[in-house]
Amino acid sequence: MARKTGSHSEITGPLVRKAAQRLFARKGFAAVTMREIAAEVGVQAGALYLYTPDKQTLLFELMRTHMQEVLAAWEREPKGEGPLKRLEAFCRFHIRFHLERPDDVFIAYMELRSLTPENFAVIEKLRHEYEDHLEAILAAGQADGIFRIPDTRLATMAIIAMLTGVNTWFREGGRLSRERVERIYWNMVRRAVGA
Amino acid sequence: MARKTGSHSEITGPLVRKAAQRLFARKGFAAVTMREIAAEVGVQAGALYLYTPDKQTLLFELMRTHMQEVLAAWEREPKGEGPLKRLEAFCRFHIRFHLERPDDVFIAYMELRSLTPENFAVIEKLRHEYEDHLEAILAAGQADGIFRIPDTRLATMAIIAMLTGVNTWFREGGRLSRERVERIYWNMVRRAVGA
DNA sequence: GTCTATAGAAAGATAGAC
DNA sequence: GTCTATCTTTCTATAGAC
Repeated sequence: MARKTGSHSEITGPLVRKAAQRLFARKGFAAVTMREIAAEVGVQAGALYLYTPDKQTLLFELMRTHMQEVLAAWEREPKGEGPLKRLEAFCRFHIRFHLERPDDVFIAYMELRSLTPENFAVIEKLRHEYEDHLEAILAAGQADGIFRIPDTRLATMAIIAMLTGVNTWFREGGRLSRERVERIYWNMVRRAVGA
Repeated sequence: MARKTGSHSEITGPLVRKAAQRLFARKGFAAVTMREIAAEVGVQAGALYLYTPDKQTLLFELMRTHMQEVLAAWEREPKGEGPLKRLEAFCRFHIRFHLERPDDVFIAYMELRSLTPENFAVIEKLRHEYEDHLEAILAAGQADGIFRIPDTRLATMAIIAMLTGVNTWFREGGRLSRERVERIYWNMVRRAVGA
């Protein structure tokens, strides 16, 4: 409870969050100490409490910001007409957005269990909201007879798991370009839903 | 360096590993204390060091055992003739085996970063070995003209991510039976590889 | 806004009694 | 083989100087 957000520096605050993000993604929330974060920023451990009430809130704010950004970015995304175009837009968007933020994604998927129950409920709701966007596309395509999907919820989870999996192996400047990866995954998804 | 494996109790040792497995899966390696593990087993913290030299080795042995069991179980699995039958066997095997060991799977996928570099190298090699079994099936099917896969390595990673994702949402006794889940996923994979 | 200093709790691991 | 007791280190978070 050292401070309220926004009442201090506009420079060090973001640096603290950036350092925490990098370290949480690399070593896991529980394995990172406040001293490590402070050292990365170049301040003393005690100074961190000017920018966050505690370690838990630091994690929670990182995850909440990430989920809100995903949702906002998908809202802004050009989606085209009809379920097929929208599904392609979703697949490409998901891969592109997630590859641009590997640390955020890692934290969002790995540190759910590090959240307090109250904070977990907030993040889980946002995540569900995002999944529902995909499920709505699949349901619309199924209703139109464009897709052949036995279970839209299961297909939603399967597709998201597949797309998010890109982050575990993709390396910028590697064998495949981001555009080529997007296209191959989109083709697999398109065939998987029977389109 | 408290002991060598097998030189003490045959009862408490497995109980320690089982308790560690449960707690590591639930809270993450770094967040679990030796005292918690001891309490779960019903012994004092110091007694754990009769069954493992340290906490890191406890994690490593859990992961190594799991990976070796996956590989051994796939060797024993009836696979049928030809790439299509083998791919179906792999998909069903992967889902079934992983759903039977949710804690092991969670640890194997989440705690790679908690391993020392030496231990990580061992586990990574075993994991790669398993992925190669799937890639070999895909490559054979591609060579036979049965599958249409632009990149077998990418398809391998995509399929494994999709199949393993079942563990994040499947609940025994839920809306869908394990057999039905296996069949739906297999159909998605079959279509995704263009068979 | 950042520092030093430290309180207070808890961690991993070990020693030695029984 | 398990206990109690403890060493040593490290942690989160706070207090108060500047």
